[in-house]
Amino acid sequence: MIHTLLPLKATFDACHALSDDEWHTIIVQGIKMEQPKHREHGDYAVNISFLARYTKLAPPVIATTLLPHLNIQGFTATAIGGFINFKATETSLLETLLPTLKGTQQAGQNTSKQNERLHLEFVSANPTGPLHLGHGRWAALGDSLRRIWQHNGAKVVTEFLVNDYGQQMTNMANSVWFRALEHLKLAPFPIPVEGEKFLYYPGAYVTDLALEYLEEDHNTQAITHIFEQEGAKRLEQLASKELLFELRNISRNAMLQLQQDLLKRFRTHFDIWQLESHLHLSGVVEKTLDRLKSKGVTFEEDGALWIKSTEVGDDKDRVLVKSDGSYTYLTADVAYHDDKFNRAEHFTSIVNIWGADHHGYVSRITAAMQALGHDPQRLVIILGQLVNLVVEGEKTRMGKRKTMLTLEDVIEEVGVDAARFWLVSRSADSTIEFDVDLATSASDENPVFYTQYAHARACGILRNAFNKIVDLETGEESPARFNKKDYEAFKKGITAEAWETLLLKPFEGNPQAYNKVRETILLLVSFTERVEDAGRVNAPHLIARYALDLSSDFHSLYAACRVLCDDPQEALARLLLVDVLRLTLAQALDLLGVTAPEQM
RNA sequence: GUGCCUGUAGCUCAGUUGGAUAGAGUGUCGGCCUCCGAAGCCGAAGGUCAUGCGUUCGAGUCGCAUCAGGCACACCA
Repeated sequence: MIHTLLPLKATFDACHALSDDEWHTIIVQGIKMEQPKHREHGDYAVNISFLARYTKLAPPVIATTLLPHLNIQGFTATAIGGFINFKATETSLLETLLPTLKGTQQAGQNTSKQNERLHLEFVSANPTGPLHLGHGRWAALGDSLRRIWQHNGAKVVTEFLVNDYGQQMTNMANSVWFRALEHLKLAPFPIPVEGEKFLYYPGAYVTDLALEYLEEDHNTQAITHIFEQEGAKRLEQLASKELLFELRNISRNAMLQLQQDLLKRFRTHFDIWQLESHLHLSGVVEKTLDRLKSKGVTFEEDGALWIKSTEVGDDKDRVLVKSDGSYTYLTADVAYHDDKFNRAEHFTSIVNIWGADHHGYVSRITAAMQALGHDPQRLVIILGQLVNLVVEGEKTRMGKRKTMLTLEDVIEEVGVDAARFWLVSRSADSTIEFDVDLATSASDENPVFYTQYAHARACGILRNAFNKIVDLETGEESPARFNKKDYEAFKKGITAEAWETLLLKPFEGNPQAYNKVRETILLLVSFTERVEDAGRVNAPHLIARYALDLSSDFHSLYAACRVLCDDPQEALARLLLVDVLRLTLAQALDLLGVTAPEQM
């Protein structure tokens, strides 16, 4: 389109004063192909009103002047007002569906990201308890992005950082210790502590861990022994260092296993499970710290080591090493990101999905990466808003020590398909409010069934075409309409022209049906573009929307027009359309990690 | 107080880089099973796009202000 317009400067008298470069810039920046909201305006449209400033002509005049010069293969163009509308020929539309139909290419597959190597980190929960619904949102979002990017030709590595190093793991171990004491009737849970603020995890899974630990007799004896020896000391010292270390590892392993199993069940794939403790033990953290020091971006104050993050856009300088010599969480995270930047794959983008509660963190990490000499453009942070729970009409924030709705509970209640579809069908920018009392509505009224039903329906039609027909009242059998081999042969040999004749010509006297069929074809054709968009703007919800739109078109078409009609050739042509639709719908659902059942 | 996100139909939410008449599901009301699954289809009602000003030929979309809600502002992780 742009290419066609570039030589047309001479068409307008007022434009002679412009240089070719100026004209070029105007056209390139001004011309945008868009899809009109109303189909009577064509399949695609270009608004040329912006040329009025340069040509000193009214937009409709410009449009009609340009029109004769626009001969674009596969399209017919018309000028209305300030718009030039393009209508694709049916043959060209059907042509683009052939690769999907014939199985030479997956629906929507494209190369828009073929030069990208993407690293995606998401979920990254603490191994101190089960995953909750909020984690589920990141899992659904991240995993869908992985699928979409891959469909766009990118190489993607997904990674989960296991935060198994900090204070929260000690709290976890202590919690198990307390539960063990409670079970042995040595102390109540929680143990009241004077003047000490002590965090502990109250969940039943902690008790389970303690009980499991106590099943070994020598463990029971050890705990009893330690308690008797050191019972009078301060609370944190109750459990000996060795025991705490052991309980930490046991808890970490058990919780990690729990999370891994659940994420697998949630069809969320991670290539790498990175232990934070490993970053410390292997010296990665120290190495990054040394590099920061050598870059001269650190300074000492009040006995702590700081990074001058304000010099690269942060609003405060941050502590890296506390005055007691231990590292802050930031230090470990900076090291982790530094490590990701340094990996052999040399990722084009390093993407993180964070909850909105971490947004204050963006400038710090970005600043640190810049200080380390990395291109901050390569770091992409997707901030997702949180999931709030509504319990008995009141909002509560979800958190480990507050009201919790585990992802497992939700899956049990509504199933993986409904949960994933529901979580991923709204934009990451909007806060989700989940009414626990209406949890079933996330199930019964879930639009995922609407779209799954469309898929099952399409499969049903294909089944009917190849199966014997049994009269339910008389029990009489008549032979199947088609046999599979003939259909496959027909499919293999079909051309866009022949398909168009059989599919659309019969509807020429019936504009309503004709438009329904055409609409459906057009939507099928636009799938690739939608997959590209969803990948470009990191928005899987566009795919969810698409699946619903396509389902709606199909249900409507189904009601208006019988696929297995009397004319066998026409029926075959319609079956082909149903086939493409089935494949496209299944692909859309797969990009969201949702199954496409053949019957329901 | 400062920063980020949000405010669109009764409810839950779409609306990609500004474009032609504002979109869907759900709910409400009214129709449709003598042919491929009614988990469906067809139709109706329902809107000051939070409010005001601005930029533009053109604003739900961009800017500023106000109001309302969410989140964050540690030598915690």
